[in-house]
Amino acid sequence: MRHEKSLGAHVNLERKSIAGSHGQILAAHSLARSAAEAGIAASPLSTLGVVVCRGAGEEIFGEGEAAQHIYQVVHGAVRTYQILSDGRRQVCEFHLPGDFVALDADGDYRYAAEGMTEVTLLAIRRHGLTQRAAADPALAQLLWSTSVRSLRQSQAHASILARLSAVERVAAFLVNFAARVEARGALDLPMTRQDIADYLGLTIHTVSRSLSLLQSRGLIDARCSRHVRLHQPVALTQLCA
Amino acid sequence: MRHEKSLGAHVNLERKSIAGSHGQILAAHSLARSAAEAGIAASPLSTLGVVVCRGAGEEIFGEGEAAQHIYQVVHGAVRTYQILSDGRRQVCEFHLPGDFVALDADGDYRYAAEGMTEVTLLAIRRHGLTQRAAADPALAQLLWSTSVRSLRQSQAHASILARLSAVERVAAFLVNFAARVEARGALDLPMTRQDIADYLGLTIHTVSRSLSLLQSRGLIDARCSRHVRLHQPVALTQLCA
DNA sequence: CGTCTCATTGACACCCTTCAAACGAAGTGG
DNA sequence: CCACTTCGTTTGAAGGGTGTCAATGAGACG
Repeated sequence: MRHEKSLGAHVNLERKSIAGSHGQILAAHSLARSAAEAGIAASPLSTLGVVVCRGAGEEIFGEGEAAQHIYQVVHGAVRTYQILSDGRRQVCEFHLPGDFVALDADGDYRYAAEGMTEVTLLAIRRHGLTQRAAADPALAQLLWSTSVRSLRQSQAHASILARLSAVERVAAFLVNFAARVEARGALDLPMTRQDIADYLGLTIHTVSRSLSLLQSRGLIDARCSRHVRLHQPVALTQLCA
Repeated sequence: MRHEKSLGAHVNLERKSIAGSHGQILAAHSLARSAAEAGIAASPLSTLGVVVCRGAGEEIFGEGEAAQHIYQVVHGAVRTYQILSDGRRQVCEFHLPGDFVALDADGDYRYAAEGMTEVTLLAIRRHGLTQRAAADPALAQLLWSTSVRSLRQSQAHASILARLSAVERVAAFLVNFAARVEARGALDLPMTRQDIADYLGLTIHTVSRSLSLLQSRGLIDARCSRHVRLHQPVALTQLCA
């Protein structure tokens, strides 16, 4: 029934010779400086975490590993994904600066995470976080409201997957991503067409065709594959309402 | 996983005693007695809520309404759904006894809820809940972990919608629902084919055809539309792994 | 028996996947 | 400087799965 040909997964582990601190966990006291520089000193979590860096395509954690940390993206972009039994990849979510990764972890990670660009993260010990939340209602409520935001994002994702056509899914993705990076006109996409396809439940071919169609209608300009300009955001939004 | 799964028999008694109160919110002091009789006094939420009853197909709350309450299903089954711009319905989730409804509410309800059967719920004031959570870390953590469970359910839903064929989606639905009601063999479905279709992003026709196909393969027995028997649960699970 | 609702089944059209090929950019080596 | 490779992307052609349209079947109820 399922043709095993199109493996969405492109496991690229060849990104080597990453300069300096990439891939290393820095000491907590060095975080203080980094966090301040990154403008996240105000976060109630910054004192619980350590800064880690990963290169583009480098794994942050693997599916099934013991979930010792949750992460907050500081710089760059992260994708979380699962590899299905037939070898295909399902991208669960794209994570941008400020977003949490694996906040829902419980025991083992249920998906893998890797950088789409060079990425800086705050790695927070899950055990310490729950302990602190048990004594700090404000923190516990922050964790609750953050999880609820993830839940709403996931529900919106499910609704898109359930009901929209390919062109509408791509439009929805563009509109949603533009809103998240707070960019009205020009978008710099950290993800490949394959990432988008695996996120939207489509093939790379259909994503490409849909973008071409949107461009032919004058709704977008996607001449550079990683740079998309939204010409008619209102019309795009109406497409996927 | 399931909360208060042992209260079924008690709640049956309770339903009789308040049978004349369908559609009405009972006074809080009457709840105290009702909750105690129903055996849910141990819940940290029971003292915050009042019992409400709704008939099959009756609205619990509407999309866009001010979200004053969150709910916990005591008895019966609830569907939450959105009506899309083209008039189609997207079922967000089916809620069974113990499940919370609209725990993610923030301002206005983002979806509507109605009973699929006659249903008894605990209606908990959102304002009071958040106030209490601010002073009670254990409650805040309960809310967090409950939201995380909903998040995982939603992510699994999205994964099904993104990657599985019609037959696989139906199989996944049956397996998942069987696990939730802890029934290995025979399932009593509270939902119609249309509900299933709107949950799985399919049409009622495709759902019906898929069930017929599963039956022709000997995996299930679906002669009564609301009563399905899973003959080969392992094979069903493998279908949608 | 008639009506209503829900469910099943068939025929056909269409959208998306699959298979296949080609393009462009970046990197490598001759 | 130019072949040649590699990777990501785009595009074309054909096939299959699911939606649409239509008709029929099955219970529930008056």
